[in-house]
Amino acid sequence: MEHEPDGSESLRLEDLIGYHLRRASIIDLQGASSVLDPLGTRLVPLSVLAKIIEHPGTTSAEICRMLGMQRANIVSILAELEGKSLVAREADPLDQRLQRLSATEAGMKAGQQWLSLLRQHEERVFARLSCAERDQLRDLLARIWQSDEG
Amino acid sequence: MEHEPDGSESLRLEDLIGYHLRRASIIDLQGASSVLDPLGTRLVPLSVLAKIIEHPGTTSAEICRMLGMQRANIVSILAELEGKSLVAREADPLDQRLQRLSATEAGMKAGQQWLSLLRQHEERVFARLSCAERDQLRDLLARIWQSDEG
DNA sequence: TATTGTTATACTCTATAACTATA
DNA sequence: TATAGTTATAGAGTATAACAATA
Repeated sequence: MEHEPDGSESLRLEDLIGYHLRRASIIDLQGASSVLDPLGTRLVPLSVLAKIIEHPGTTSAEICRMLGMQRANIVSILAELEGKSLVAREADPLDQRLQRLSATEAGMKAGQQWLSLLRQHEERVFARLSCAERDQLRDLLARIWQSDEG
Repeated sequence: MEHEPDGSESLRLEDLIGYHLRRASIIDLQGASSVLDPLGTRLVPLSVLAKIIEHPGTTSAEICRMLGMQRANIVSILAELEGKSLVAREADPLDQRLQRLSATEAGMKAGQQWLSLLRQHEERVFARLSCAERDQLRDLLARIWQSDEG
């Protein structure tokens, strides 16, 4: 934290971490979108698909808790993934409220391909950072949002 | 970068820096919004006002370049700030296309107050990080988006 | 009562395209 | 031609409130 000669706080926009967080996030987001766009997908569907692959048989509500999103907002995403035959839903026989989710063969393939392309995109976005710096950044960021979780 | 035993890349969502960037940014954004909401403002108007205070006599197009936003999107923001008498516009006598912007007394006071509240908000969001870690994070983030600037 | 999936709705932020006036 | 400010519009991603079905 910087201080002015008179002891009052310096109040420039650039001193706020949130400002840099936002701008870096926008850069990354736009690059990711331009990579995923030709494939006809976006970041949120990719994240949902990745979580279904990681956790076969999971439910919509569980994914929302994992990704920190609202239940209302996953509905159209799942409809989209199902419409592309990347994800299948199956009613849970023991709890009729639940729809167990799983990735199809095509879904697993697409998920791996999408993630792989995103990784290539990150190579470009974070080109100025060394591997150690990237690990450090990932760790610092994780501590921010994970400290906010239940 | 982590690798699987067979040499293929590990492809979990959590390995992507962009994932953590996004989630941390959302946490910060939501906290900032809840702080600014009672004051009747938001992050972008605050950023624009801060830049006008920092650069008296600047123009709308210059602020857009500084903040990395589209000219179209600053129009309603400036109208809002002007409507609250926080910002004044004055035609440039030498170039009729330009509107020179300046903060009113009330605008300077509001800008300082808003930034000060945001700083308090950051104390909470980044509470788990030491001062050195916050500086490090700010630096790493700045290098990401500033490497993308002209 | 609580949870799941869903619908409807609204807001913020970003983006693009096209226009007018001026340089 | 290029730039400044503007309008209109669209899209992604959030958020809340309320509902029916089930537990």
